[in-house]
Amino acid sequence: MSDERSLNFLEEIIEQDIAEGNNNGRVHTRFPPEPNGYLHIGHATSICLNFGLAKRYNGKCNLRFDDTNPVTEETEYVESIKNDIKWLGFQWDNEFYASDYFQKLYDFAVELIKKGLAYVDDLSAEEIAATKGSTVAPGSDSPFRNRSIEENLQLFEAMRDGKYRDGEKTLRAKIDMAHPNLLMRDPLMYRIKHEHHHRTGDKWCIYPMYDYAHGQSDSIEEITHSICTLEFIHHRPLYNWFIEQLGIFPSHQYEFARRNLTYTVMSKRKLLQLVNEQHVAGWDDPRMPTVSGMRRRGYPAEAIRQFSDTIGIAKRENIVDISMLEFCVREHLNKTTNRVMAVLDPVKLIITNYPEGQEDIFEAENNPEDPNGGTRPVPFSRELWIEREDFLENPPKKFFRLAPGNIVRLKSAYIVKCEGCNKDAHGNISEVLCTYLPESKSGNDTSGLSVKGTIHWVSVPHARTAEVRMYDRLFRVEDPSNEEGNFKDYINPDSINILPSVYIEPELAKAKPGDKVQFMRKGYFCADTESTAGKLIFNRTVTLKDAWAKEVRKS
RNA sequence: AGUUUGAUAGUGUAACGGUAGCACCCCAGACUCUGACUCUGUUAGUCUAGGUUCGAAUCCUAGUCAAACUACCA
Repeated sequence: MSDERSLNFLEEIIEQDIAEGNNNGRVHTRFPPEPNGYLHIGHATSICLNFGLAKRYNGKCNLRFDDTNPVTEETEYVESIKNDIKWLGFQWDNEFYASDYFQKLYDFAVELIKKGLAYVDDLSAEEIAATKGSTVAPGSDSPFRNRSIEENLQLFEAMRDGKYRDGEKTLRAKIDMAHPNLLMRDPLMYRIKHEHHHRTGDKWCIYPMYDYAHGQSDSIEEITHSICTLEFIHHRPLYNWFIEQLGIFPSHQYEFARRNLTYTVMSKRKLLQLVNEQHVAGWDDPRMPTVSGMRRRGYPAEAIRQFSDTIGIAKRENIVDISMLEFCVREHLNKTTNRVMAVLDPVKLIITNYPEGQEDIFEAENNPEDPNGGTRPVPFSRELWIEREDFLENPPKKFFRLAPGNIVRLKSAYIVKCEGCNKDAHGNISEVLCTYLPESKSGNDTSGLSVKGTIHWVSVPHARTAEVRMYDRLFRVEDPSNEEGNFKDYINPDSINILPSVYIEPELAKAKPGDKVQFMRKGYFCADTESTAGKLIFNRTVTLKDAWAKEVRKS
């Protein structure tokens, strides 16, 4: 509450509530996922919002699974959701399930029937849709709308006791079939589903609808601020109606605009398609905007929290530039990861005046951003792997790397002067030739030379290998859902590029799954979950900014 | 069509009747044993038209545009 940042609209509402003494100054939010899929970046920002608000105002935040549809929900999802929330750095105050309240909800429904505010309807789904009316025309009353309270009570009990087949009857709220808000035209409260529920088993064959279950669940938990996305705004009158008719704790619903991201899709349905049709390797594919995908890719939880904070919260439609997220990822990784050397596209460099069989061991700084980061040994020899793109026979202006006659610093080692190159039978460069300056030894440089370029390298005889998966954005257009045709037509064919065997410095061979490093001058990488001591695999989390690439693109 | 919500640099978000600011991106430069990081600077905005006011992004009126709603999903 003391920071300088201005308040977002939800914080303003909460601070006003506190100032007016509403709810005795208590703040209680909740995160209500349906356990029917994996969490994505949109959920992550919602988690940051709900848990963040609770923390900011010394309140509480419940985790409540909205498990009112047994057909799609599974325990597997419950576990993955809990795992993701914890990984993001949050701990819920209570773990609840809407299914905890099935009996209570049933009792509430009986109460509404007794008040003449709910009735059992025999109409089919099609008939209900047909009598619903439209945005410009009122609906019409069901012929069963005026059954007696006694009959409704009896029928509802029979529904619960399994006397009817799926879809044969429903319980509806008795509101107004001519209401301008379609959701208020006698909405369904209960439907019959003879389905096994992941928590209540076969105890129930009637299940409450979202609109009936959600608000009452909030109320039972005495949630003060029930925060959801904009599409629920039309549901608010109904949310309030149930609470008012029942005379229970008045939770209030507030809506914000979901945050969209460029170059990806966010709907569960679309993500499911990507997985099922194998456009990606699974829910945790590092290209997926899922929490598990981002984790596997190497995005730090701190970066996701910072991102959520940075983009703010409002009620207008938006599409946030992915570069904002990538900035947060780089910013955090820059401070925390060790620098290592890996050569992705190798060409051999031979130091002609360095004796064969000799080697140096350099102590290389792990992280210039961290004074306590320490050093690691890096072996050096006569033959090194360097990046093919770091040598050009005919360089353009302002090329500070290797070219005949140029000098460069080999990172943490010596300054070398390029003397030329050898080519194979096809005219391809096979070897770059250099001489080194012994007096330019890193940390002990008496050469007096200043070099414009520094390149990374890996000693040939000491090199180890690893598979590297170069990931890029999943789609080639900013907003695939808004393009003509199917969103899948816009998948980026180069979203993954596997380099089966790149050269890495020996220290890196110790990397364990989940370890994050910076491949110097190449980007941030994370050891994949499938990585083993026998077969190392690194995922590219995000590239470094590359001013030279930009320069080249311009000309 | 109706209802609801919204509209501020390319993107996201502030300014709550009194100097339109911040971050990302872009561009230019400095620094650099990462063409990274860091630092400096620059470009660029109130949907339109009226009105109220000494003064309007903010209040009022009308319009324009966008999104959501018409599931026995949540």
